[in-house]
Amino acid sequence: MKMEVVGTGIGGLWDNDEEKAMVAAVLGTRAFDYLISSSLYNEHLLVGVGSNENLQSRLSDLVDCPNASGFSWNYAIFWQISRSKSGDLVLGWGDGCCRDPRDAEESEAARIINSKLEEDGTQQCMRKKVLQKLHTLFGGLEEDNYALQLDRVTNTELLFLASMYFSFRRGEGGPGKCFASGSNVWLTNAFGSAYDFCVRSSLMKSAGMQTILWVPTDTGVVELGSVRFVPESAELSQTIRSSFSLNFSALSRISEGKLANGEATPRIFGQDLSLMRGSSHLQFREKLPIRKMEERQQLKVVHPNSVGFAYATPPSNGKHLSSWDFFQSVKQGNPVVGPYGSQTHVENLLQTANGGRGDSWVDLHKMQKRTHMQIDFSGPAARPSAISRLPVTVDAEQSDAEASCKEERTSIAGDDSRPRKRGRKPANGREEPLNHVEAERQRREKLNQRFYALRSVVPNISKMDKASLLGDAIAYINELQGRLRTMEAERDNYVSTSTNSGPKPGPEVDVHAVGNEVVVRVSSPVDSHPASRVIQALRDAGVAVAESKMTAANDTVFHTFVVKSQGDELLLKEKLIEALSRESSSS
Amino acid sequence: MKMEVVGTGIGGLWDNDEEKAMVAAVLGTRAFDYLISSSLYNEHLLVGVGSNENLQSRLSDLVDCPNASGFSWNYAIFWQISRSKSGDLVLGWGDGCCRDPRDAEESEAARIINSKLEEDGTQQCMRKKVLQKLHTLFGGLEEDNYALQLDRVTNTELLFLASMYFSFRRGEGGPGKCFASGSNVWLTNAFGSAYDFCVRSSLMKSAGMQTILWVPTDTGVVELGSVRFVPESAELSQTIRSSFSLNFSALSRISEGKLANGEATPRIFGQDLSLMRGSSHLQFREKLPIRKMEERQQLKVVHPNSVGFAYATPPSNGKHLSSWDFFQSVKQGNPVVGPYGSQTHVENLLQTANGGRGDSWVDLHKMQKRTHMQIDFSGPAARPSAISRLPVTVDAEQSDAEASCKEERTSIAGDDSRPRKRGRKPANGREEPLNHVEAERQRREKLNQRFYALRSVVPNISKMDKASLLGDAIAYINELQGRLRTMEAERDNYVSTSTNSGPKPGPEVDVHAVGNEVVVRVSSPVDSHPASRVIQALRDAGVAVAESKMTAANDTVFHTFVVKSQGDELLLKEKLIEALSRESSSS
DNA sequence: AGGGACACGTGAGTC
DNA sequence: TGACTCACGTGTCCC
Repeated sequence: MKMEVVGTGIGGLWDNDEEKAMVAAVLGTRAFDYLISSSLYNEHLLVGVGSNENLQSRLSDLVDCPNASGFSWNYAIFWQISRSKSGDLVLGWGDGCCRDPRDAEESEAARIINSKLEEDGTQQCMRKKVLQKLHTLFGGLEEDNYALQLDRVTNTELLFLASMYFSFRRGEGGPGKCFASGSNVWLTNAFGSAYDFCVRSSLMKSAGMQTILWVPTDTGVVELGSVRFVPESAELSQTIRSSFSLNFSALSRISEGKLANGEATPRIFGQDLSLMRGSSHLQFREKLPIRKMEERQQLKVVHPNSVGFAYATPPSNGKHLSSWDFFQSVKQGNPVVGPYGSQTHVENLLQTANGGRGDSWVDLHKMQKRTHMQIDFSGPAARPSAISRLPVTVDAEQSDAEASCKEERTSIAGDDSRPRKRGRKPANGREEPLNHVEAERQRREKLNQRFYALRSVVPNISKMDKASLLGDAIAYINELQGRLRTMEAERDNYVSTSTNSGPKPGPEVDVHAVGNEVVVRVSSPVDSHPASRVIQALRDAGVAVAESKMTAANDTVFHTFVVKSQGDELLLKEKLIEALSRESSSS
Repeated sequence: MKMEVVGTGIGGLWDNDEEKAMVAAVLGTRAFDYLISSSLYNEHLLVGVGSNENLQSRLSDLVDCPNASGFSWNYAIFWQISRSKSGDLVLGWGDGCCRDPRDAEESEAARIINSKLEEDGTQQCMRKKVLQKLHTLFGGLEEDNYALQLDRVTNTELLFLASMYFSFRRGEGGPGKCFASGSNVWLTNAFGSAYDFCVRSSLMKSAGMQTILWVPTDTGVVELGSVRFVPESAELSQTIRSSFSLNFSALSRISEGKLANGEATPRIFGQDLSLMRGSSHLQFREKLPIRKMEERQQLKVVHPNSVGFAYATPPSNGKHLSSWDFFQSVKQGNPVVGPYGSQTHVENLLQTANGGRGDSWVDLHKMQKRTHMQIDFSGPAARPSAISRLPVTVDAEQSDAEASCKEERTSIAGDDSRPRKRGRKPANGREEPLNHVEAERQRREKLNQRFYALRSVVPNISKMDKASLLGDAIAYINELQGRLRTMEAERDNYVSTSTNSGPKPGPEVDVHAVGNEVVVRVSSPVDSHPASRVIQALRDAGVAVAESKMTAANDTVFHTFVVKSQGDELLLKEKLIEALSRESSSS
């Protein structure tokens, strides 16, 4: 089970369920579920890293430079396509840019919500903690954690910063759907019926986004968001599409190229670390316009996963390290392994008591309700002997989330660089029975993570229990299979009846010999005729066709209609053109 | 959880895992899996029962009456479409007919396999036992069990008889795929690459079927099988299709009609018992041509589920009955409940010690290997106190399957009709702790059944453990979702570009004013032009078109091509017709 | 030997 | 209150 730890994605890397609950609360359950599940299956992703100045500037333009009517987007993200090892295309964070809405922009309601929520210190605290947790989980370096460099995280920034950790396969989420369909997606009133469209809907809603636009390009998807209502404009989409297409030269090189150390390349959440190690990272840090406390204007970010620690592909003599130590040291701002190439044996890391309570996702939901009532002291420190844990009722003067958040804060505030603790776990007591218990715990945890992930991909869960979930999943799979087959059948029918191959749907042909001539007569439904628009337009214009000719060149058929004019032929022309354009736009 | 017992389909109604293993071994794992899972989701099926003499005779013809070249099918099944309560269409057993292959028919290889396997008494024994189990599970009456009336069950008969218990939703199995696609499916060399096509492949293979043909009709699907290689013939398919379509008057009546006692109607595996109770059943039993021991010629069967006992929809004062008693009495040839309308409280039935060992499907597979080595005495009788069971190694002189089969046989051989035991279970000892244990057992069992079912709908299971299964399921769902979205997008693109709505792909229009005339000129690719065939044909014929006119009626466009003939205009006509037909057949 | 996977009984929480 | 779900530690089997 060489890659088993990687195989559980980020699911196994949690200190406890409160932490999970907090992340879920801040990101929204769906987004959280998605992160968990996608981290499971978007592994081994080769990311084309080529950071492109041009790209950044074009994104900035969309956000910074208002157009003629004073409008500019609140954030812009480029989701860059790349190919995973398994051959799937995955859209990952490419580049981005965001700014907080100006007062004038936001609707009254949105502003009230924002201000109310943002006043809450707990919320701010949680956001930072969550962003940091994500940053850590997905392998970021401590000094790259933008969240910590902000005094506060606004809703827009939360959406933006959290988005960095998402990636989408074909059809997944807004970007994935957009890219799969190949067409623009313009989401206004994003939180009515279309609320399900993207997993980050909840974040978008919180950020007050009224309009989201996804535009597919040849190398990815541009996502734009605004707190304003922006009416759909094919023109604008087209401009964006063309301005972002065919401009990346670095991408193809990287996604085509084979890595020398292919298999053993350390990855974090699938991101190839070796690719980020070099110029990209530095370049990125140089150009990153970190927003200062005062001038909160705008935030531009390229790659989030700018290297942290390496894991997976454990060597046989890997160092052992408890996950508690691990997180502890990371929290203190030190990457666990020094040189980028070195690898840590993390299998045992997770097999030691990591304090993962291992509650189910049901419990996770409960936890959110319970969080102000009880604290489960089953944290890593309290868990070494791991016999039985009692939930302890506290005064609820402050929530546990806030508590741990404060603790967090202080440990960050003190700029610490004392040597991290390393080495074996203290081998508490007998090892064999405890090991078994622990292994079993881990097995259950893994299973629960899978259940959790499953829950996130199956819609319409009838009941919250595992059996029902499985049942729903099975039913859903059957439904999908059926739909797929139906569609395939439909498509096959459609293709076989309506393509050039095979007889045309309508046309009938008959041949007569009349005198010394042979007359061939073709009749076809007007609908499918190439000249149908013209025919309809001529009818609409109520003109008489004097003559209609048809000639065939090599591979083109020309129809010529000559219309006699009784008066002003230029007027007639205009009339016809108008009728034609009406035809083409209305149909 | 009123319907929970029904909710577990037939999954909960097993004596022990050896029984399951045996059924799986006889039917093939896939078929078994499918039965388990489909019984979960094909519930509440309203079956149109109208048994049709005409149908039976037409099926018989296909099997009994050799055509000019001496060929006839080895079996014919009509899968009848009906609508489940939830609105899904389901293909269930409608009618059928089969005969064993004549010696001359079967290939040498197939005959060797058959004779070798059929010599084995154990196999025969297992087959009967399995068929009887299925018959019981799906609610058949004892006296309707055809298997018991045969001296031996041949491979063909096994396929045929087992098929009775299958039903297919859109896209499921051979019939479901055929019906969903709306086109004939002709499977020759059915067990090479196309082996996966139907869940009953294994049975078909065992029966030596070289060719399977599915033909969709308007009310279902005709399935035909032959041990011979039958080359594909569109003609034959067409004959069958038309001969089986539009001939059922009873069906629509039944599937439309509402039942008076709708909700409370007892069903077995979804089959409405009240519908089978009356004429259908009698009629069926009268006309059933049971094959005698000597004259093994042919076997015709209409509805398998001809009423047995009623369960589900438990009334609050229902009688309690242990499942052991239950199976015991059924085995002795007595239906559990007398009057059809009466209902049995089966919730408790399954909560009492039923001896369901509750191993997972993994263990089930192991069991198959282990079966000659060990016997698990965890059967119902041995389980009352249920503390711990040890597998006991035996001499393996005979397998447990064979053993239980023999036991079975004797209990059947004695023509028994002594009054069945009824009433409460002897309330063994304390109830509360045991109840809890039992409930938990059942919960696990249910979960495992779900896992088992899940396994049967997810292809490409990487590893056999639960976590991997879940992972694969999630990946599979994502894949399906992606594919579906891709196809939808494709279809949308296709529709929007190739249908009347939206601009035509090729045509370009321009308008000029010339003198006092306005000329409209349309150019379009010849490929998509309705007259392309004619244009091409005229080119091929190398003739000069003297005149081509186009007129548009209401919704039809006429093209008229006048070709001048230099000599024999009839010859020219023939030439053109020939060119036209070549065009249409080649393209 | 030793880790992985599983079923089991049990205590506990929830509605 | 009972019906039900869950997590846990344990014993066992198999690689």
